[in-house]
Amino acid sequence: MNKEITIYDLAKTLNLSAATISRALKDNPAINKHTKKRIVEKAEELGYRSNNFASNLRSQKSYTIGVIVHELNSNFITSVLAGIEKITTVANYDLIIGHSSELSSKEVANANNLFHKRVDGIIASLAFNTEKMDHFEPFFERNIPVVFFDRVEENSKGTKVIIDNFKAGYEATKHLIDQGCKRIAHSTSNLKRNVYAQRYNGYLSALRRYNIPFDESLLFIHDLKNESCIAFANKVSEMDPLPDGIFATNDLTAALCIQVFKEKGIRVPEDIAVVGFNNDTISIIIEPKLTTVNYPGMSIGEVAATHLIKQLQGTNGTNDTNSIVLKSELIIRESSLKKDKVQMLAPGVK
Amino acid sequence: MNKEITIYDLAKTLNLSAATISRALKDNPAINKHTKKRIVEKAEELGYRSNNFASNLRSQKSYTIGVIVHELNSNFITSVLAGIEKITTVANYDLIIGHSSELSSKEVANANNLFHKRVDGIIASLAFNTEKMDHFEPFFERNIPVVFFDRVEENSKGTKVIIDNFKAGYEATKHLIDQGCKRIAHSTSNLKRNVYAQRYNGYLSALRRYNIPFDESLLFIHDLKNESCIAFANKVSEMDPLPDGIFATNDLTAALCIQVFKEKGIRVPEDIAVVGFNNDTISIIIEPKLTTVNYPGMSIGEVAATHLIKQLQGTNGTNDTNSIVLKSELIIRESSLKKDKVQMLAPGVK
DNA sequence: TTTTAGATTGTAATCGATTGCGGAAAAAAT
DNA sequence: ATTTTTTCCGCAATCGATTACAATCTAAAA
Repeated sequence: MNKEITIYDLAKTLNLSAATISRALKDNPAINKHTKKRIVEKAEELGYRSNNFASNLRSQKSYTIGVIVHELNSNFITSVLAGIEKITTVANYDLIIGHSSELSSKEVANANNLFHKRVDGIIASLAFNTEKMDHFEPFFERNIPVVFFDRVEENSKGTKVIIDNFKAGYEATKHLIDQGCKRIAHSTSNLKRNVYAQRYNGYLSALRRYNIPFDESLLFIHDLKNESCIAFANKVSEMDPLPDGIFATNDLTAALCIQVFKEKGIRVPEDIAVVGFNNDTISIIIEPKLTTVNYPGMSIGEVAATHLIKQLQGTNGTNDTNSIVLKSELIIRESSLKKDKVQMLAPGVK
Repeated sequence: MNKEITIYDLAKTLNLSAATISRALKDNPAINKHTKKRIVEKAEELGYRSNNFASNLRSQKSYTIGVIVHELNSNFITSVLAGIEKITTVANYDLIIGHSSELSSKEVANANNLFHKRVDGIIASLAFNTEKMDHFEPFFERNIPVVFFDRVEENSKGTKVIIDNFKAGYEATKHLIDQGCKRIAHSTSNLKRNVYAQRYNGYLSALRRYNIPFDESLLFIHDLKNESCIAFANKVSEMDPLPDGIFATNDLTAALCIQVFKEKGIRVPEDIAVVGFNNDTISIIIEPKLTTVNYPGMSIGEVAATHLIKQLQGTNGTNDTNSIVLKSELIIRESSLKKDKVQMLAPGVK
């Protein structure tokens, strides 16, 4: 029971050559239907399992795709993974998932490891503080396709699957302005990271459009960790005058703000309206429910994987696609609806 | 640039044999220090990367561990994964993570795939509705170690890393009783699944101990999906008389209950005290903050991985360990503290 | 100086699956 | 009946790393 069955064993038992066995198991048309059946049945009977190592060694392919994400614990990321998986499964590719815990150093280690494992392609979202893209060079050099999503480096090689963060930031801010907000704080992170930079630019642009001067004291940059979010919330709640709106670059920040504000007797949305980003689970757990930007994770994963596999299969004529932009949308909930504007809430929106 | 460097290329360039190259790169003591240095440097220079497929084919090991989880989107699971990763990384094992989306069928597919990939070992938590363990048989047969955690099948082969769910359930219930609750509802899931069964038994046992008769109408079994949780909450809120306490088998159920109750004007904890399970992020986002059972994910992951690797390295004398039980603890927060008992809250507990 | 133990390196087989090329047999065409 | 095609299958090389065994060389021991 311990000995593995190989095609040679099958060959011997069936009085055929290993070549025939191999072809039969790959459903090669050169093999007689009847022979094929005998082989498949015997393989089944003896519990044969093909040896991937041998096969990959020969074919120089791994049929594996590497995925690098910054974290696993968000709705957004798990949706993306689900989307990727959906596509890769039918195409018969396996997945190796690495997460960088937001550390550039771990991202590099992951990339090296995947390279060493000889994945056929990579799907990645950059870590918080990744600046240099050297660790992707080996893939580029060898024409191993790389698709980035969410956190990308705008002018790097590889395809990028993203949303229009500028537009999303603009609309979130505009929504707050529509609610009558005049002093809108923006909580964000490392502005070198495309997503944050673009949302910030959208914020600025909306302010400008509606003639609200940008007040630097209302811009807060931190690392998005729990403590930093809470520190941010505390700082805001001690400002005088208070901001009347907050556009946070993720839902956790927004939710923690709401909590802190409530503890301090600051009303949301009456005193401060709050808008988040991502549409994570907490956005409907927090009270009041959070207005946020829906980030279509599943679609992003599907698109990224589809694109990658097309490249692998060479179905992709010229690989000239640089970036693919998906739609996102503002989801309006109670946290941003100033009471005297409630009638604005579209019917049917909870 | 496209051609991969092999040990033969190195051998030729350095006028040595492939055997020497191979040994040098594995730091074999039989090779002269100076030669070793030359080889390593040349390998670096030419960008050599060893071919895992060839190496694994020869050594019949994959240095890869397969992980099967039911979902990715919970604090608990991601902590476990982090714990596993911490251990496997230093031991130089790679990870392939598969998730079953709570479907037994996908769990089977994952197991087959990992088997086919020839992982050296498996760490798994069973899907919601997994009953038969046949898909793990191939591993057992070949003495490929399998370690289960969280959701396990009590009398299957393989090591199990778990917490004392009975005790946790007992203490959660006892806590509610201590708060003066007499009608304690229990929201749980598939009682064939060990974790739910044991928590339920703990619940029953606590009731019995304090002479509270078990009321079947207070037991609710559902699939833990959002809608089911909300349906449960609605059902409870329409009961007459209301329960005065709820012990939910996960935090999401508890949090959604609190939401529904608040919307209906039922006060938590005054009217109904609520206790969850897992200590997920939402437990501190929800208002009032949720009393829950801390499930030490990181430790569980570490222990499971450590145990597995010991088996792989044969360090594990007799492999007679059947199950390893880790400590869990009740974390008391506002959602269960009846106001007239507030003094019971230990100092320092937020 | 000869022998011998020790240090280094090489030879060649092996791990399984794949595939270009060629050959035998069977079927079809002449 | 002979030639041409098809159909079906086998031979043997190959992918790259590993390792038992042998070979060579050096330095120490006799």
